[in-house]
Amino acid sequence: MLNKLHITAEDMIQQNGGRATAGRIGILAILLAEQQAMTHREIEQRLPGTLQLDRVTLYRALEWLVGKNLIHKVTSDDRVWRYHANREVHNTHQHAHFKCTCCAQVICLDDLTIERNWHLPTGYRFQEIELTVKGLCADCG
Amino acid sequence: MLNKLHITAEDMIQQNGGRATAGRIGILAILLAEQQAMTHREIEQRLPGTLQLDRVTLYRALEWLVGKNLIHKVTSDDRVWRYHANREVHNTHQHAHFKCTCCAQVICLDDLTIERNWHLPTGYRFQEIELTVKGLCADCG
DNA sequence: ACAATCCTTGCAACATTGTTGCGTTTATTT
DNA sequence: AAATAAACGCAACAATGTTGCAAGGATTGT
Ligand SMILES: [Mn+2]
Ligand SMILES: [Mn+2]
Ligand SMILES: [Zn+2]
Ligand SMILES: [Zn+2]
Repeated sequence: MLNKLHITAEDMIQQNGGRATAGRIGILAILLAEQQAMTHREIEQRLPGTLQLDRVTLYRALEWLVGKNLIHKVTSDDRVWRYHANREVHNTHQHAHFKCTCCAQVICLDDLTIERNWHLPTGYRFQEIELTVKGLCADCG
Repeated sequence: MLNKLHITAEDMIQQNGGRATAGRIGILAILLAEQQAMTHREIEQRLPGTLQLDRVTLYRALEWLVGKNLIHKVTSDDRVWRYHANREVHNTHQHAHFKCTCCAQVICLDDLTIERNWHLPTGYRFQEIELTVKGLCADCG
């Protein structure tokens, strides 16, 4: 199961012309296996004993994966980045997340369209729209 | 001009049954005068020489104003809180902001309605919806 | 195979933002 | 005026993420 994801992760990394190091593969596999967005800390804790990475190395690997568009990161009200593997829907310029106001959990709400019937002030340029639904998750509600 | 806002700020604070200290009045007046959301740092720099507050006092005053619903704060991708005076529209559970991906500037997009044609996973409870439009501001574009 | 080059890693130090504890000052109440 | 409560300033702390640099490992060219 996790082995399958390792192969998928390795494929994704190599298709982007990057060096498929054990760290990157392991990190991406963890993110692919997880439904919700994960903090640096959570990823670190889930790393297997055979793959202990330095804090900084983990930060740099995550940043590399973000740059290659294999994952994306989301800010939260607790000022902590959360990382999540990219799905097809992330190619569009629309993105929706649910954020729990109690435990700060973040999940992607992929099937969600946003109407764009508004306009920005003159001189402003549109790049991306991000919808955040706040509330209580099943555990905290 | 700023004196008028001082009176307004004092009114707002007293109507909420709080002690109208010079710090709170000055901070709220600054936020009322500014169109875009301001960081702690920016507010600190705009404080007049006659009103020098300790860093921590400023943080605590801002938190107090947030608790009284006189201002609200917004997270940004640079992990810095930005504060903004509340208008009438902030009483609703809808809120929209523009965030510049270059300089991290944040402005409120008040006249913006969001359709709610989606649903959360079972067990999740809705509280508030927040729409973020990312792009380049007039200065950075 | 060997050397040159480039990328990746680990470690230490640092930067930034925000928080907590606590004693002192200031305002409000009695 | 005395008692009480709130606000303030200072110092120390916590958490998250960044930067510099030397060492290690993989790729490439000869
Ligand atoms: Mn997402
Ligand atoms: Mn706002
Ligand atoms: Zn929760
Ligand atoms: Zn800008």
